[in-house]
Amino acid sequence: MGRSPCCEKVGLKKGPWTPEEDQKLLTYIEEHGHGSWRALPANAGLQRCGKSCRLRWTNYLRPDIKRGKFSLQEEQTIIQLHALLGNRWSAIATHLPKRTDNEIKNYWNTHLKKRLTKMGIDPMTHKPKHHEGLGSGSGLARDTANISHMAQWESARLEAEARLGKESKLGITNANPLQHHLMISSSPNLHVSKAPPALPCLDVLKAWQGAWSLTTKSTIRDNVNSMVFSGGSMTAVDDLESPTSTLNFPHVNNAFNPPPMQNINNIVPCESGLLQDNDNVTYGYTDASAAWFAHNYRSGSIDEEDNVIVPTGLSSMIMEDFTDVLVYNSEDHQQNASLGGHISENGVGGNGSCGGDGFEENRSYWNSLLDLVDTSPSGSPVF
DNA sequence: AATGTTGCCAACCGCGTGCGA
DNA sequence: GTCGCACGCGGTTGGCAACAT
Repeated sequence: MGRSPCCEKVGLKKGPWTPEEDQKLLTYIEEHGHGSWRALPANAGLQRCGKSCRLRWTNYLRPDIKRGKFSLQEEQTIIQLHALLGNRWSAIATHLPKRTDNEIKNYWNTHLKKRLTKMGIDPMTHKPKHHEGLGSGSGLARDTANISHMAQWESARLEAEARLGKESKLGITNANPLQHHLMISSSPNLHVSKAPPALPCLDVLKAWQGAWSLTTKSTIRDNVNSMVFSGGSMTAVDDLESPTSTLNFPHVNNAFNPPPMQNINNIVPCESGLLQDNDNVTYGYTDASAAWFAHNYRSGSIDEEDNVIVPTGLSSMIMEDFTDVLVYNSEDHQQNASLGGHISENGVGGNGSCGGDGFEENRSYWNSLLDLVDTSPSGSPVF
């Protein structure tokens, strides 16, 4: 059944909203709630259609909207979810509670898509472009099929969860994934053994993280409590390759080539997605360990002789499940309260001498990635 | 300084879905 | 089961600002 355009009526205004219109809408909704959107414009004295009012409210005027630059965590979450859900912006938006689907969609189209393309990754398939024409009889094809299968499974689960989230917001259910996660993560003796499935978006994440950071966490957390950088160099022991991965990173196994010590505190991700220090020297994947080194150095987990101290506690934390990590990533305060404790639970790092929200964010980011990446597919219901 | 180009984002459009009559 | 209303969603566009020539 067709539908006539909602703004067909003559005299209804279109285009940008004026501050006066915003104020009218805001005041009306604050006093009466939106009720029926169709009836709202007349009641509020606006020459707009109900749909236009709804959009203005949900995308701009709503008080719980966070505006401005997307954080690294948010970017990562969007990429992860896009890999699983595709262009289902509203579903993605449920995991970034303060962002609107429209904003996420715009950000994807104007920033993230381009950056992934630049990195040689197809933003639609989330696969490296040079892998696209491979034959179907290969082991790779089997992996791809598994990935697809897992993606479907994960996608369905996320959808259900998004629904649950919505219901939760409406007070329909008490289920709250974040609370659930926090409950678990705040109990030091409770180590949940349920392993989440390997993530089909892992390759993209690795490329993303490789573009501006570290490589060695998985092996470190599993096998050692301390590692030694001898004379400022280290052989990276990257072992992050997932069983289902379609992407190889041979370059990250190269010897660590550190930036000058005086620049350590100034390594930041640069425009290209790689790392850059304050001398504008760029460090690529090969040098990705530099960031890890820098972060640990700054946070006090590398000692005078360049020995890296890895907290034992790292190996004991297992996230309850993937979505908790995502929700977690989207909640800045919770994140600081919980993951900050996570990395410093062995007395390493702590508040960090580096200070600053950026570092704290990065620490949390890598902790969550660490947990995401270091999961075995054996616990997955898919296999 | 003037003009053209590009990037960004708010807003619009039209289809799909849920739900009550 | 069908119809029609209301709303939600994803794709697209118009217009402004920033940047390049």
